[in-house]
Amino acid sequence: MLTERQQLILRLIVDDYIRSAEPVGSRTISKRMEIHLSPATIRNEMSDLEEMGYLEQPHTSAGRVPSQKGYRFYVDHLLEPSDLKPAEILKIRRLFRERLDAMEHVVRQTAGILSTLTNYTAFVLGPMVDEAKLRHIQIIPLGEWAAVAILVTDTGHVEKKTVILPDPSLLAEIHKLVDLLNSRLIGVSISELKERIEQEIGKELRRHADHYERVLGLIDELTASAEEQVYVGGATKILEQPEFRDVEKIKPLLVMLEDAHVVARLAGSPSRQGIQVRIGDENPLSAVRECSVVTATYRMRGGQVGTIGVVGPTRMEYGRVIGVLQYLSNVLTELFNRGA
Amino acid sequence: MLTERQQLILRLIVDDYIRSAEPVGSRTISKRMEIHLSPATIRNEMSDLEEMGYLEQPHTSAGRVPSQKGYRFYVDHLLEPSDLKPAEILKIRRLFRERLDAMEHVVRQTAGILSTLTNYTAFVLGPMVDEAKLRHIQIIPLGEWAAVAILVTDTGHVEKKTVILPDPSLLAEIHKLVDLLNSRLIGVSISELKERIEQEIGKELRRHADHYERVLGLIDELTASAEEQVYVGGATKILEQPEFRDVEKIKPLLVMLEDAHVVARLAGSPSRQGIQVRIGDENPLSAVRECSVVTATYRMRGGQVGTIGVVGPTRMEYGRVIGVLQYLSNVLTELFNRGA
DNA sequence: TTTAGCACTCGCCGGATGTGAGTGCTAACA
DNA sequence: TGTTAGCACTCACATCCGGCGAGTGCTAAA
Repeated sequence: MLTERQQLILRLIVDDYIRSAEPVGSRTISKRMEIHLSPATIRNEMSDLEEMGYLEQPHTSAGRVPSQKGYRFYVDHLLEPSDLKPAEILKIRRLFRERLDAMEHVVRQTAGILSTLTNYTAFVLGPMVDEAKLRHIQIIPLGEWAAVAILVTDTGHVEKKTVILPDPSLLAEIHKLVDLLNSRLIGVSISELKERIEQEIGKELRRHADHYERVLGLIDELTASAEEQVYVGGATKILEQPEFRDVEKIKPLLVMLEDAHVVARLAGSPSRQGIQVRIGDENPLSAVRECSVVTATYRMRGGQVGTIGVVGPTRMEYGRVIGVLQYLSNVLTELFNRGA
Repeated sequence: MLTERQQLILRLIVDDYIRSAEPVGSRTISKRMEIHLSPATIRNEMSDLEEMGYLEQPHTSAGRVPSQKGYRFYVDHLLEPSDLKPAEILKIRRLFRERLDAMEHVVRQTAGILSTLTNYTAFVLGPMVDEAKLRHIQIIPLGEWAAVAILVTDTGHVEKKTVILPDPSLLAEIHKLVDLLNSRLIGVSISELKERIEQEIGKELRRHADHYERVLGLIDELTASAEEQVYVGGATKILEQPEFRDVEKIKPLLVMLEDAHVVARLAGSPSRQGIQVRIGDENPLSAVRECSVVTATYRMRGGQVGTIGVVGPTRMEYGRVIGVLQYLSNVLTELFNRGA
């Protein structure tokens, strides 16, 4: 569809606009070493590119700006993912090697690292606990009337919940139930937990009939609250972007970033693995209609578990971002499959 | 120092400016029911108040704006803490009564509640785990080479840490050590934990000499990571304030709110109980030099444990904020001393 | 002591004007 | 046929100017 030369020009325009955030004129492109054409020729090509929808003009006598379609073409055909500098690789390696902390800590600091590496707002989802397997479940009394229930998965994830007991004397019986759960359900994945309780040991549990419901409800709550883990890093990075110099533009974005549930939806369908780039309108959330969201997935023991991603203006350094995401998601996958 | 009339005028000016965010003129004050003086008279008084440093003029022909000293006087002498509306009280009660969740959940959602009630950015610190007492400590193996260490306090707080074992065979011995800790150290406060280990069971522990250091280090890390809990709610509320319409003004504030450690320093000396109001420069952090920070403390079983607070422009609804903080901190104190 | 009157200040708004970057078009050139 | 030079045209942006209005400070009268 596009001639070789048009592609070159489009690439130069996008590259320049990504750097400068200002409409690119024909003269600017003409001065580039890669090309030896007069501004007039460039103008003709630009005019064609605009007609085809790859470029836009903010107003009649301004330069051209890439359209969403332009960015899309750039990402799909023209972009070269940039490798990380050795210094950066070293920095990442060192940060992660330092100590294999609780998985949550790794995940949390990943958001920060991703943000400083890309200079955009970063988010980290997961790892989804659903596919993790039950390792241990326990009730620890706090006093006569309260206890804390703890659930540990084989991935090192710990979920806790404080419960109020209707009657202190129940504690002993609940303990028995929990012991039973422990002896039967170790190794069952969290998502199957409720089902398996019902299937396998429902009968036995029902002997202690009145507590059955209670325990089941507790397990339910424990697994439910384990669902979403969301960390955001460098939320203030958007403030640096010239297209968000206006407070009114920033507000919906920051409001979105405050709500973990909404951020979780940024990831899109978690079924698709690898790098995903969503430019402007391609994104389902209205708050990021003027942004691009780039995500990558990382895996844990085979099953897919989580997403890391970056939010920035459509005028984003796609090459760099994709490079960083690719590298970091690999590091994470590697990390989670090495330990434990 | 200030006549009755000057105090009245100062109060009216501050009240009006808090509402409108615009310099207050003599005519505006003169029209108030509470006073029956001509604008000229008001002007004279205003002039005096300015000379004494309670008011400021943005420019020659604008109205007056309260100075920091003016706000300080207002807060100390003129302000009437407003009570919450019954509807709001009901709302709070319902939110907290719903279920006594893990303490962390309560604390986290408090930040959100506080923010929606005041319309300013809110933060919640603590509860400081230091004074909580050890309830249970445990090692749960994840595989051959890894395990997760869990520490539970009597307040229902759960601290966890994943550890890599140098040698799978150590697990049994570590288990023994942990059992020992459990039998001896239940009820010891977290802050004393390390000391007590040293004192009371150091000798016994040292029999398993090579693990002693390891276990001690682990305990150390567990307690260290438990130190600071910081939650911020409604960070985007500052964007609503007209004095922060400029991105450059917002940036340092939001950057500060991103860093939990810095937010923790907003609370100031935790020794002073009750409501504290810090106006502009009175605050140690430069990021909030143009803000006011109002904090309150809540207690848990006698010992002081945490702080809740609000960050907003110096032009803050002090009366309302103080009322809400007072009420909420009481609810929290009550809540934490009821359950468990 | 309070108030009316009045000149004065100064931020803000709207319109006019000039500048410069960049375009589109046409015609000439290779 | 593709490329280029030339030129008129457009339009955002900055600057300047004048008028408006809110608000002050001062003076003199009540």
